[in-house]
Amino acid sequence: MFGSDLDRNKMVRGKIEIKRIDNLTSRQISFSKRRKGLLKKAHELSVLCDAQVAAIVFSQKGKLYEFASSDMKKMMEQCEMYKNGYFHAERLQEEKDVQDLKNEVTVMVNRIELLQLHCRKLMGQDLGSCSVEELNEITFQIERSLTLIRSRKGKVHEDEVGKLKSEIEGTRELVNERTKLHEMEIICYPFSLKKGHCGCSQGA
Amino acid sequence: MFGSDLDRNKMVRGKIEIKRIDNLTSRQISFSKRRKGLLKKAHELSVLCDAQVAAIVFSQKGKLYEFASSDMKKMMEQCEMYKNGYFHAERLQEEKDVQDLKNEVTVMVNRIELLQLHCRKLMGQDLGSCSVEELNEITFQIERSLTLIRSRKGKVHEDEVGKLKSEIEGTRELVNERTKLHEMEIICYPFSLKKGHCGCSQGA
DNA sequence: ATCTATTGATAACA
DNA sequence: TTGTTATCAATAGAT
Repeated sequence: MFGSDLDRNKMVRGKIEIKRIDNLTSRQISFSKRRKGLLKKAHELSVLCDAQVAAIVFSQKGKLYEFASSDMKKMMEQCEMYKNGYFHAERLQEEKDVQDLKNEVTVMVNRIELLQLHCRKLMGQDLGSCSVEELNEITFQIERSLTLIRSRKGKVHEDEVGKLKSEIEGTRELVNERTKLHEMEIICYPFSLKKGHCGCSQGA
Repeated sequence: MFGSDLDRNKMVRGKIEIKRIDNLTSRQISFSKRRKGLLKKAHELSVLCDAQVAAIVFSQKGKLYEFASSDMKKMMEQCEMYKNGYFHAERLQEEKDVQDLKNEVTVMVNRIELLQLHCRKLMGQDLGSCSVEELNEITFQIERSLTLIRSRKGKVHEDEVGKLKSEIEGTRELVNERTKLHEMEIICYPFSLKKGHCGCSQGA
């Protein structure tokens, strides 16, 4: 009788199988108790044995419970700080580089606008904003340009003429040569069958 | 006697104070046993209560012992992957942005060079590379500029002249007004003490 | 939450 | 180190 009761008791109370508790309430109660126990054990281990211990528990609802020995906490914080510091420095440098590039672009945009304005003025556009002095300056500049360009054109023409002349000279020499050869031909072969050469220029 | 023995036993065996164990051997033994216990409890909690549990223990020598429920492991891995992916994507985007900026700068440098060349040619410089056609074109452009600028100068002069004329007109009217007033004064006050008005212009 | 029977963990010892 | 045992601690089930 007693044994039987004890056995029944033992089945009902105490020992359990390690598998998911189906009953929600029982599971929640167990979770609460065992969670507390786990964190306590973690703490005891860290103190008694002077070890670094961390225990992290998420409930099914997503709530966080944790323990971390002070060393572990410090370690984690240092790790975070190191990571953050690293990324931060890298990030700053990158941002600086990008800013530099943007500044460069701005400077260039300004430069382009100035150059465009200059060009347009040289081309007789956008003169509305020019003072009389500026107009005179531009006129002076353009007149000088005209002189320079005309001089350059003259040079180019001269060169061209020179080239043509030397070409003509070359041609003339060639013609002379041919003429000479022709004459020689006539002299050497006076009775050739060629037409239009009836001795009218033999005297050369 | 028994009570005393029991008490002594209780003091020696079983219950302990939660503080660092001084004896190295005892501490190491305790560490081994309790560590095992903690990881077991972590496992049991995760299975029984279907929770996400992790426990991490470093020995004093720096050796790592850990437990993580499969969900926790998955979670951590996902977190790592997510972080890596995130940073990776961010990084790629940043690199793309920087490259875009650099391309923009290159384009602008080219644009500036072209504009500079154009300006210089309009100013009669660097003409060495120009063909005759180009020289003619520039000449045409510059002559047109000259016409435009002269026209503009003419307009400005006209405006100025107009302004001066209207000023002079205004002044003349003022003078006339004064003259009239003056005459009226003389008419109204013929015997005033003013000098130089001896009635010689009374007839107007 | 509190109680308590029982299992589980572990300190001291071998 | 591993195992044993006496004892304490944790906790399942009940209230």
